[in-house]
Amino acid sequence: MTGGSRKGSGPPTGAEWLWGDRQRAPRGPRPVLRLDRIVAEAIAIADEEGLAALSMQRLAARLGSGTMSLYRHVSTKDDLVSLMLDTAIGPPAEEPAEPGHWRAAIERWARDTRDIFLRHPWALALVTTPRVLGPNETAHLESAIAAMSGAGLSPRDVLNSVLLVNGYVRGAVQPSVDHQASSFGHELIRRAQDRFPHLNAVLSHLADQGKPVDGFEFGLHRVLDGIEVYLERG
Amino acid sequence: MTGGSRKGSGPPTGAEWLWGDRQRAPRGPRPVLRLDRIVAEAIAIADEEGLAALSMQRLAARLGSGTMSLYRHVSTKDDLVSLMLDTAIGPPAEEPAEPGHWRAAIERWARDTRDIFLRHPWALALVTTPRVLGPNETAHLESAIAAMSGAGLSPRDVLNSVLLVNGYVRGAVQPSVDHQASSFGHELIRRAQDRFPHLNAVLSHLADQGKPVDGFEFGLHRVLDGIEVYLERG
DNA sequence: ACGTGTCAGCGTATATCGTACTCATAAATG
DNA sequence: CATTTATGAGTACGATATACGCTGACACGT
Repeated sequence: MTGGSRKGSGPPTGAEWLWGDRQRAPRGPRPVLRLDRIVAEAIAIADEEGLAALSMQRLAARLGSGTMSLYRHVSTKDDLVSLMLDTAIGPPAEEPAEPGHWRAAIERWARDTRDIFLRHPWALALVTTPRVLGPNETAHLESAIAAMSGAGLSPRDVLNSVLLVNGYVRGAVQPSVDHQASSFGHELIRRAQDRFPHLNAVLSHLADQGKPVDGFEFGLHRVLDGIEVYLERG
Repeated sequence: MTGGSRKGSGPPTGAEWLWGDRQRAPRGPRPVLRLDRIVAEAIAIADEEGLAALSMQRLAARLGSGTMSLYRHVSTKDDLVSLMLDTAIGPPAEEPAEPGHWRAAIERWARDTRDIFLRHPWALALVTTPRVLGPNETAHLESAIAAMSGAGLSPRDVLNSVLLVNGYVRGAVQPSVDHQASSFGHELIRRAQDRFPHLNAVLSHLADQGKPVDGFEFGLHRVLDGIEVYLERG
């Protein structure tokens, strides 16, 4: 019973690391494997080949260590994934958040959020499942609420508006829309011309003009217009 | 070379089944295991215990057949999941889609879409990844475009608006917002009072009044208001 | 009615996965 | 220097998806 019970002293749950409860090792050798490196390399794998390609063995091989050594730092793979998500989100932009410019502020916030998901496509699927929020994700939410608090909304409507923008961004971030549209557009036009007439009409129109569709900006402006109208009505 | 090459004659890809290219078996025993049953039971498992709990062996056990028998009907597990998604979406509501009532039509469409994701929570994570669209999903999209075509928008803006509403619905469908908010709200209020002041203020306000927050309807109305404003401006 | 070709279902095998357990090692403390 | 103690690696196990090949049942052409 001398060996590695590790139950009483220091369970390596990533949540504690995330929320800053980490402290330096009092004894023992200096760790060669640090949690930062593990998470960074895991993110690199997921970015390059998708989350499905991330296995503990591949990660360990890339880090030049044994597979089980990873479990000294994360309690489980899900734990690692949580860490990856919060790390990928990163700290918010730290704007001064001037009051009276809520629209510009939330607009920037929306684009920043979109950029995160474009940089790390695997993160999108993760945030759609219920989970414990990490500090960075919470800070991200905080900055959105701070931005919206500049307008004169009630607390409930502040939250609703943030959830609206947040929801829109999450839903609208897809691989660029034109690519998506043309990719299944070709398929459709060929084989189901009469089955989906409206869809076909729209896609044909878009195929004529070469310009790509920037659905994100359009939708964002509509969303913010909607909030603005709501503000004006009181 | 007499046995089961099965390469030339009939590969059991689910896409063909989805798009109606299926035909009756010309020879051989009548299949005991039908694709409908497989997909239906797989959906049942995913509904009850989540998509992660769906394994080919459990599915086969539930169907009372051998594991490998499933591979006579689906080429791979991903194939099965695609079938599950399109089946869960199901055929659209088949409304007459009267022109001039675009707002009511798209509103109903949005709620129908939300209901699908509430019925099958696992479907939400699936639609966020790039994939080949099934016929039901395409028909669903078609009906949205049909609804939006009633307003006087350009083809590009019709698509943009549909993507806006679709994006919003996808992003906003979460386990009921109040539950989510209170669940991490307690956590936050306790341990990070000063770190997230705006967030805390909003959550405290909401905690005082007992009413749950219906973020979905609020956001939906804002989105449609935004589109309406855009229409009025020409 | 009868053979015969074809295909559904199954058993076995394999590679890969996450992770529990154990142990030798090396560093930091006394 | 001796003791403590976390660390990293090795081994092992159960679960996973799925490739391969067999067996037997059914439908068709005769």
